[in-house]
Amino acid sequence: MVKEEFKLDNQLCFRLYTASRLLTQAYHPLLTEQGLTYPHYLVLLVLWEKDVQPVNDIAKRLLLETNTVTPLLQRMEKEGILTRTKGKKDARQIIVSLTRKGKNLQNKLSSVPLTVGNAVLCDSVTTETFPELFRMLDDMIARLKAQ
Amino acid sequence: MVKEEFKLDNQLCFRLYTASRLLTQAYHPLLTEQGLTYPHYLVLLVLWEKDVQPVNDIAKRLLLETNTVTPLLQRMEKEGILTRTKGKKDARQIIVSLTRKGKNLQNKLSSVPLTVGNAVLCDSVTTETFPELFRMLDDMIARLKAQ
DNA sequence: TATATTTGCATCGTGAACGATATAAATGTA
DNA sequence: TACATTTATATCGTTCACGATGCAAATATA
Repeated sequence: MVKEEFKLDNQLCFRLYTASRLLTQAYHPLLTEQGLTYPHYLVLLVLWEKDVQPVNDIAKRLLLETNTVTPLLQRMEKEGILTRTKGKKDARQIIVSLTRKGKNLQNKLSSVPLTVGNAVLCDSVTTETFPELFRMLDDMIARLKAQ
Repeated sequence: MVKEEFKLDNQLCFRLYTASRLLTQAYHPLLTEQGLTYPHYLVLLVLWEKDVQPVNDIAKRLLLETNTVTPLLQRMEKEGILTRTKGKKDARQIIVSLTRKGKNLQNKLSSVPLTVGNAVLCDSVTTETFPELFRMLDDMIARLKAQ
């Protein structure tokens, strides 16, 4: 018999990994329709909140490294979703801005949050328990970031 | 002002995605020490529980497709962690078994669960709240699987 | 002002994830 | 028994993640 701490059913990380994958998969058909991937969508969320940002700010907001974000932004630029221009006051920076297409995607994706939101609702995850789940995940993330 | 449902801070999926990535990163130094990746570790958890399984059973247990698991198992075979042999009663199956090295890794990794466990403990995620968090994630996963 | 250090971004290599597709073995059905 | 369908695994192409490394611009320090 394997030790308790090695049982798959006792692993928090496997649950997070699986929940993340399956929830991302729930986005997939809705995003593919517009030629987007889930990481594209995350970048859009960041830029819809605040357009015109250097690469580094986007990376920090998403807790990703620039070596992940740079190629992602390059692909999105090729798709005509955003532009990348050299920073004026700091020539090292690349400033990312949404194109009209990138801005318009917000309308085309207007049904996504509710559709995906409904896909996760179940006995123990409801609008009432959302804040509690959020708090747990936020606490964990803050703790893991600090390491 | 962007709509509430599009704010990054209101996204469950981004939290799960981030928590999963950061927690996986917490495993990284401990696993690298033994030449393993996190998906390797998941396969080991499955095989330590029940050695000698077809590819498909491992994939189902991890909720992954065989086109993810097959290359993973091939790499692990090359590392000498497991063997892949043709099934006897069903020639389509590939039966996966741990080598001595694969079995021994359990001892070499004995400190991993506690170390990582401690890395996530925080105000709202404790041994007391673990069952609740597990229930929420399990419910969500079951719901998403059913779609 | 020289030089060292830091910062911002990019490139490269590797290993997942996963959709699409292929192939052979097993099973179901006419 | 023929043929269609299903099942188990594999291959391929694309897009992340991410460690390692490189490079130029900005900043700190001698």
